[in-house]
Amino acid sequence: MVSIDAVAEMAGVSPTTVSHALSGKRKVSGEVKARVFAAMSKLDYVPSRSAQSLALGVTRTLALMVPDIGNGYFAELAKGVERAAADRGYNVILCTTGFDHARERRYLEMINSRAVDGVVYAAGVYPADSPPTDKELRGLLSGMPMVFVDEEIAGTQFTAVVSDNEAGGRLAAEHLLELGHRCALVISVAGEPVSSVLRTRGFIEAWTAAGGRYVLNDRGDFTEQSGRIIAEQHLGDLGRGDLTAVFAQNDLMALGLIDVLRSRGVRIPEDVSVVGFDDISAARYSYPALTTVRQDPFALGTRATAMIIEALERKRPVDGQHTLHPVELVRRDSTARMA
Amino acid sequence: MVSIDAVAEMAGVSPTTVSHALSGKRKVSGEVKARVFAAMSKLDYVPSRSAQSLALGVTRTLALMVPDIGNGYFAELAKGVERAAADRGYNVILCTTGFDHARERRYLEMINSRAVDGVVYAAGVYPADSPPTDKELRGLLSGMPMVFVDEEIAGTQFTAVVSDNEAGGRLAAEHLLELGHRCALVISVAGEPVSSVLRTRGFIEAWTAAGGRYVLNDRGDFTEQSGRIIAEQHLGDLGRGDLTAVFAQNDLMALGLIDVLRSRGVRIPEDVSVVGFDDISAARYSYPALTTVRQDPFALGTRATAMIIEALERKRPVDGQHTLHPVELVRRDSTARMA
DNA sequence: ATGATGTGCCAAAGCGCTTTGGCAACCTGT
DNA sequence: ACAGGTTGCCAAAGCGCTTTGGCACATCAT
Repeated sequence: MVSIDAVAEMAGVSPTTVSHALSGKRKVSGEVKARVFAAMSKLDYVPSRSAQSLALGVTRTLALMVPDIGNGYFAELAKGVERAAADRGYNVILCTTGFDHARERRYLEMINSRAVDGVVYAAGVYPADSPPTDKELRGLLSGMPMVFVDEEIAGTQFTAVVSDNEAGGRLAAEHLLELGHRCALVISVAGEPVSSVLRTRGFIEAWTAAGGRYVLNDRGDFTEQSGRIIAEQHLGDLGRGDLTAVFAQNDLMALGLIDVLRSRGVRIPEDVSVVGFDDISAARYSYPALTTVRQDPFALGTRATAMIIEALERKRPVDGQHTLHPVELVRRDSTARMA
Repeated sequence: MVSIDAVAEMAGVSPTTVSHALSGKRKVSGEVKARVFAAMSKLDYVPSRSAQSLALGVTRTLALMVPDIGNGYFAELAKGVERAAADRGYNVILCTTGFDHARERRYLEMINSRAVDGVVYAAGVYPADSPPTDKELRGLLSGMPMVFVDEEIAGTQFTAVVSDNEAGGRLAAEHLLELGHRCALVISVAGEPVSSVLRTRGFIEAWTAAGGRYVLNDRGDFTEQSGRIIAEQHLGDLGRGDLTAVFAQNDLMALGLIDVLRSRGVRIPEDVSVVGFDDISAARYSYPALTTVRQDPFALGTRATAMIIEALERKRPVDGQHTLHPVELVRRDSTARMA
């Protein structure tokens, strides 16, 4: 453990001077500076981060809360967060909750111990359970700067960086309309997470404006399994009569649904067209390759991180602002013109 | 910022007593303890992690180095690391290098600043470049405990937790032999990373022992793109004559290869059988669904993390040991019996 | 020569915690 | 009643850094 005192001694100066030489906050003569740097490199000196944090009251570290880093979408988001943080000299502590309130609580405690300067919170959508409310979170975080990313909590006053979900729903509707479909199954998500509500709204507004009819199944939960279950529930209708299109609000549900449908002899896209949401990597490789609304989780991550660091460095709160990121339709092979 | 002194004052005791009440390292009478806890909860006191780290000389934090968290394989590995760490009260700092020596260097400096107690190092395989050597790493890390996970560096003395790559190669060979194939294209990776060398060795030993012939292409780099390029290079042979099987040393290369082959009219698996390695999520959804050798990156992550934390808590070095994790063959639709 | 201005270094305090020797006050058994 | 043990609290030092007031000395204009 080589400390600043050791360097100071070897260079024949005071620790103060070593600190100044390193930080540049006060002038140190060239000759002394040279001696100091020589000593530092001879001793392989690297300042202790804990000591610095304590003295400065700042850790240059962020917490990233995600439900599941194994999920490619969140992994990509994490990549964006890490990149943006590293570019600014910040570290990021990976906090995965697995939708487990106990684990989430433990991380919030860690955050309150001021191990981090701020938090990037990707709440995700709790499958069964409901997420913490805005008020709870505020209480638990006691003033720690935070931004939501990807999913916001209904009615939150925290800053949020999210995709333009409503536009995404609209894009899906317009695409299917253009292909001649007139009756669609819309798979939304239980518990009314903001993202799902907006996707549904965007889709339905565009759809009904064009005279389309729809069936709404709101029992999804963003897992592949729920896509499978919903496929079973609608096996009787899909592809028979005029129910020829599906808007699944994420790719996993779309993939699960397609798998079940195909195994039951429903042809995609000849009998039924399906469009997903997200554009996860499997969407490209799946069969048929999935038409979907692409989000850019990497960009969401970098943006949110840039915002919070910006706020930290200017010592002002991050609260209030909402930024929407554009989404885009990716046409692949799971949708086709009506026969 | 509510400090231990504030709690002490409110409870009418010394900070020492508060510390003891919290840690239990010395006895505190029930009555006093009650007062202390009352004060703590009234003030929402959480001890400062920086101060604790400085005083204890320990951060209860690990660094996880991975080339790319956006890669599903490493994401799953990270999930394992995070889980194992969280279960033991450790945090993990996510360090992604993107195979960029400059970024890697910056993280090593962070590590040397004792912001972490140890490091879990998933070196990955540098596409063009070569990884740091064992000696370099040792120099750069100046004694910081570390374990390799997933990929080790040739000749390293560091502890490593890796898949049984040789057995994996053997499994692939046995599967293809069983299906009647006798001539295979083996796609290994440039730069001779340990994992690739072992997969090749395992495959070839089992293959030639059974009288099989093979073509070795060692220009892969574990990217989908390299799979595409290699497919082009062998278009003339694959599926013509007796070259009917491919062993790609990861799924991404297999997927790229299959995509090119199919677009050129080569049928999978009728004309050519291909087996991959890893079992990434896309392998399940791809068309045809990919036969592959499954690794368990989550388990690698938890194992490596458990080992390093174990060593940290017992204050003894982690060096030396090598643990091999089993792999398993997953039969899907990209392989078939020879016509 | 003289005060005014810089220049460049250092001493000391402080960040919030843990650790440990010490010390009253209270039990024992005899 | 008294030596010897406990029990339970506190004071003070220390972890390794940053910050800031102070101070000696050099430089300048007058």
